[in-house]
Amino acid sequence: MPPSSYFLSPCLVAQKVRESFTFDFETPMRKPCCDKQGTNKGAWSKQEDQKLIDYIRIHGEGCWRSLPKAAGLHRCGKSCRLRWINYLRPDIKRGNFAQDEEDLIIKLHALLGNRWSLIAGRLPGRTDNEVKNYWNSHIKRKLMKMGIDPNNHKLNQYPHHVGPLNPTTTNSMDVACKLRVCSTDNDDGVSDAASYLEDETPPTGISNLDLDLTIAFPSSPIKNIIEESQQKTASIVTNDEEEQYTVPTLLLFR
DNA sequence: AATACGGCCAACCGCCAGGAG
DNA sequence: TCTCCTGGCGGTTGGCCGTAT
Repeated sequence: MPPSSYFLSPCLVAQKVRESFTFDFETPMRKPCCDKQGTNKGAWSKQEDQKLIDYIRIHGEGCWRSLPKAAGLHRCGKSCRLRWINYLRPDIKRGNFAQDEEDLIIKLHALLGNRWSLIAGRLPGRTDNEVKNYWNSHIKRKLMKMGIDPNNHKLNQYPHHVGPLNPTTTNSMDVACKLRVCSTDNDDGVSDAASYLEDETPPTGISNLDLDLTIAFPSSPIKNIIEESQQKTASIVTNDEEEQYTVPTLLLFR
């Protein structure tokens, strides 16, 4: 199957024409971010790492395009940036994710979707790439096993190992409800979705949730996004004839 | 011991947004 | 206002490694 870039929308064609007068449909759509000839690809060697570290230690981050030449690296600027951000930065936390980190990722993903950089921004020392990989390799599977659709955080009708749920119960478990389940104050945090599934008893009073909708975010951009997300969720929920309840709020940060 | 398979993760690719000129 | 350049982002790939057969 040809890459999707072979199917060009009119505006992309226009862009392509601007970019290159030698455009034809056999060549890749875009100019590479840098001159690929003479640049290394693949895994970084220790020497390359050291050069990058040394350079950034002296000159600081930024000017990624000119950095490789200045640092004596045969890499493209993007590659240098990625290597630094995802691996070489001194404040990077390596190793397994703690349970609370995992819980936080799930909660944030429920609110933000695949905005990995924003999610990673809430996890000190973690990179977006790391969070994304962890989500795809661990959490996604875990949620699926629990019968939760990792894309929308809703319960599937027939979870893999728990057995079929009462359809009415399942329908009532929309995003907001699950967020409530996930945001209970006990130590298990999000994992409580599992315990909820296991006892097959929906939390009583779902239709009458009385929860305070406040989220404490230290930085404003993410706050705006969360607020947006909440408004959307609220409108969805209140449009549901059967589910007229107040949208609960995650108290993510205290 | 050899091969197949699956998971993990670093790295790449291409698109997009924003700033500069 | 338009165009170009750059950095940032999310999706995807490919290689390595451990485990199963």
